[in-house]
Amino acid sequence: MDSRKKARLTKAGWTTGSTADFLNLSDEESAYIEMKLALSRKLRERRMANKLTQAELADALASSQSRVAKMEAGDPTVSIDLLIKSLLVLGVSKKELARTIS
Amino acid sequence: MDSRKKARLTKAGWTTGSTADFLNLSDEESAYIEMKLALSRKLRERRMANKLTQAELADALASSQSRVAKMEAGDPTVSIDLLIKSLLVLGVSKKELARTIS
DNA sequence: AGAGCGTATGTCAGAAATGACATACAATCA
DNA sequence: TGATTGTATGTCATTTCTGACATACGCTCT
Repeated sequence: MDSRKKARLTKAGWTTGSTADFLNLSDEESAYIEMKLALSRKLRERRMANKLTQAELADALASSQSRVAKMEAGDPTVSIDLLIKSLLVLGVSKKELARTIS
Repeated sequence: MDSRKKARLTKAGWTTGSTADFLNLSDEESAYIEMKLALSRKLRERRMANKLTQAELADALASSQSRVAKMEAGDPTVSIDLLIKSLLVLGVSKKELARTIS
């Protein structure tokens, strides 16, 4: 598995075609990573729409600027839990979350 | 916040009306808990549809029977990450996950 | 009654995620 | 140029989650 390393490689732009194929990710692993990245993008989108800096959002979340940066970067050390909690604080509804991940 | 205690109380059936109201949960907290419980129910539903025992599912997940039981019980120590990963292993699609949480 | 099966619950050592900090990078000013 | 602002990235101590184990509960048999 070693999905951490895989994610790092993926992030580093080490593929031209399908990352899933190249890294031999299972369907479940692919789906999981796709969901996480979709949530990451949504977070950045929402933060910017609200005209917040990462530091300001971090305050609202009782977190830190560096963690917000990692959330938006899809860092492997960030859980879906944290992404969801953050999006909820930003006022995203369950319905919109659902739309985001599907 | 102390959402652990709140979740335990909720589980213990300590309300007749709205649990959110009674426990002074914020909208975000309510939404988060609702999503978790929806995923819990879906997990049990899928496991049973596949005619698996908790122990058998635990094997498929490289987890343990007790953790599966906790997942299905909506235990506060279970993350949404774990629920999602488990559902994906059970063959649930992103689309169905989305439908579940919304 | 006792045996077997599936599930629930408490505990805990080890693993993973988190906030915080330092620091580097990039862009935009004056 | 240097200063400021926002973001990225690495590290680390603490917190939280996880699998494993023990054990209890409920049910269905014989």
